[in-house]
Amino acid sequence: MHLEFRHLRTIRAIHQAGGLARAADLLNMTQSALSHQVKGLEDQAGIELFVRRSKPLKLSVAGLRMLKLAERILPEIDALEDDFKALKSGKTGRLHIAIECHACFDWLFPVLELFRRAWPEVDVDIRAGLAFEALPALMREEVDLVISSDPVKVAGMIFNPLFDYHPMFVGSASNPLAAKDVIVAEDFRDQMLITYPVSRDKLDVFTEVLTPAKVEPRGLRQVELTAVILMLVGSNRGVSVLPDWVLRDVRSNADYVTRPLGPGVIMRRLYAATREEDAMKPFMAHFIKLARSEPVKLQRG
Amino acid sequence: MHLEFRHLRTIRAIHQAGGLARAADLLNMTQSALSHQVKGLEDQAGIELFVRRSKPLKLSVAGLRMLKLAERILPEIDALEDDFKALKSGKTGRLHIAIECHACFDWLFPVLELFRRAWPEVDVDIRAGLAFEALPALMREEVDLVISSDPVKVAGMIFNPLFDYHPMFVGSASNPLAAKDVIVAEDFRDQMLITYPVSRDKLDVFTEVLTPAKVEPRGLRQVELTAVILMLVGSNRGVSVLPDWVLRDVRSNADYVTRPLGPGVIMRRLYAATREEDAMKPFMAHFIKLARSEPVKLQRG
DNA sequence: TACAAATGTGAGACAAATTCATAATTCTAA
DNA sequence: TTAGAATTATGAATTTGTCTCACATTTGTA
Repeated sequence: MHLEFRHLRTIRAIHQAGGLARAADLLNMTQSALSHQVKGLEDQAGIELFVRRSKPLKLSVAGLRMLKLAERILPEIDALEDDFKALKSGKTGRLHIAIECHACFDWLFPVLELFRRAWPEVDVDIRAGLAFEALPALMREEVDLVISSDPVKVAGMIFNPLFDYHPMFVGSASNPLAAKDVIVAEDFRDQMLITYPVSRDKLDVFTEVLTPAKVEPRGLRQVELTAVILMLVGSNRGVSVLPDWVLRDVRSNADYVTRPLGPGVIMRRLYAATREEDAMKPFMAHFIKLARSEPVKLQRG
Repeated sequence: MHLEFRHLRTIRAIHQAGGLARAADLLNMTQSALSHQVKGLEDQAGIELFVRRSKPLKLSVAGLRMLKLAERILPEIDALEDDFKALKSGKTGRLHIAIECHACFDWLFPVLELFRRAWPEVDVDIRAGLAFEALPALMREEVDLVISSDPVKVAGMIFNPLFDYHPMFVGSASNPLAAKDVIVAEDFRDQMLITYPVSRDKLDVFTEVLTPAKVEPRGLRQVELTAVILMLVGSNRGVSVLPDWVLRDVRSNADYVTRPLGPGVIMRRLYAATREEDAMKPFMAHFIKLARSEPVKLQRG
């Protein structure tokens, strides 16, 4: 059966208008065209859709069944078009975020929570799983925004700066390093270093401190959760380097010491990478604005 | 936006097959045709439905929205076709009944109840309102079956005999006519006659007794409900003539007397009129079978 | 970089839907 | 009952749109 939307519209129009001729007007076509169409449809369906004994054409049982379908389906088409309009105007869309920095969960959640309230129609998600190759995923539209601290010049991609942070040393108060004011590469030589389970070029300790100084720590341990890292550090099972915003709560805790890395001041900048086309979408701009201001507020308390 | 079912099928196939070329196979068309179609669809929608940066073509956000629609709508089309097949094979359908004889409610309800259980898919209804012109309504497919006791030879219409019945006189036990064994036309001259509110040619008392004898009763009263007629008769406010099956309960009631009409035995036959095309439909045949046997059983108790 | 795999494009063939003109019904009211 | 109005049906010509074929272009991969 070769059904088309045209046929559903026809059925509905004939029912509404109470006849074929009037329906033709509704649909902006000639009465003849409708007559042909109805005939063709009935031939296809192999069943009479109309009662022809009476003069203003009337729906048969089968026709009524089809009318029901039409009345269920046609509004859905209109809804689709509305959705597309909303998509085009940027009122709605998708914001799937990939994070390269594991610790970003901490400020991202509150930001997303705020965002969700302002843009309930936007489909938000965080994809931690494919943290490895986030930028290609962004290009393929598998995600829509990547949080990264390594801006790359790629055509079609924009890196919007968010905020700066300091990678900070954190250790147990009973650790000998607690005596120092600034921690340098050499200090790690005798330490067990705890990091997130990602490659070295994604870890500030290595890119900013250890790799340039060609220093290798005594041992390495990879742990997924920030809370667990802090627990291990607290019981002096190792030391770690974490962004300052993560250490907000730890600073006022006597079990821990936090120290800047040295010798010079080390500062890093986070970026939100988006596709060029998306960058000007209203909801995207709003998200970036929130991601700029909210984490700073959080850090202040 | 000029959406067609074809497009929904395409979207679904491309998603399933994970690419345009494979989808073309699924749909039995060339890859080229699909490419043209997708381009046309995107032009119409004014929005990208696919991500083209990656090579096996992939759905975009808008495309996913459309996929959802496709997955909701396409099964409904299949369901429609199934329904049409069932309609054609007569498993389902409509059985709207018009009754010319008012008292037929009494046996029709139990029959319909039985029928409904056997053919739950058939849409049943009784139309009492248009009792006047039932046969034309049957021709126009406004109803599908007419209960009548006046068979007429009309092309395209079949009168299936159901069962015979006797119109019976019913009066109060305190009515003088209770003394007679058989009631004849003359006996009505002094009586208030209670009938259903329909024309005389649809009432057995008139067609079979009074009109041939040119007798007019003392008075006439039209009442809609059988129970009310019996109530009035019971309190001797009038007499009536009803089919024997209606008087089943009354016979054993000392307040009433029931008598045959005379002088000869008067017998009438009920028919179920259907359109020729419908007569052989399984559910129709079944209904007629029930309407033949069940009322007889009911009458026996 | 070269080769394979996938998608895009243009022209012509073909099918299907529409229109125009007109015929054939059915309805309605005198 | 019948004329005239209203409604639907039909045939031929035209238009519209979709498909295929052949080839170009792009993207992925070893």
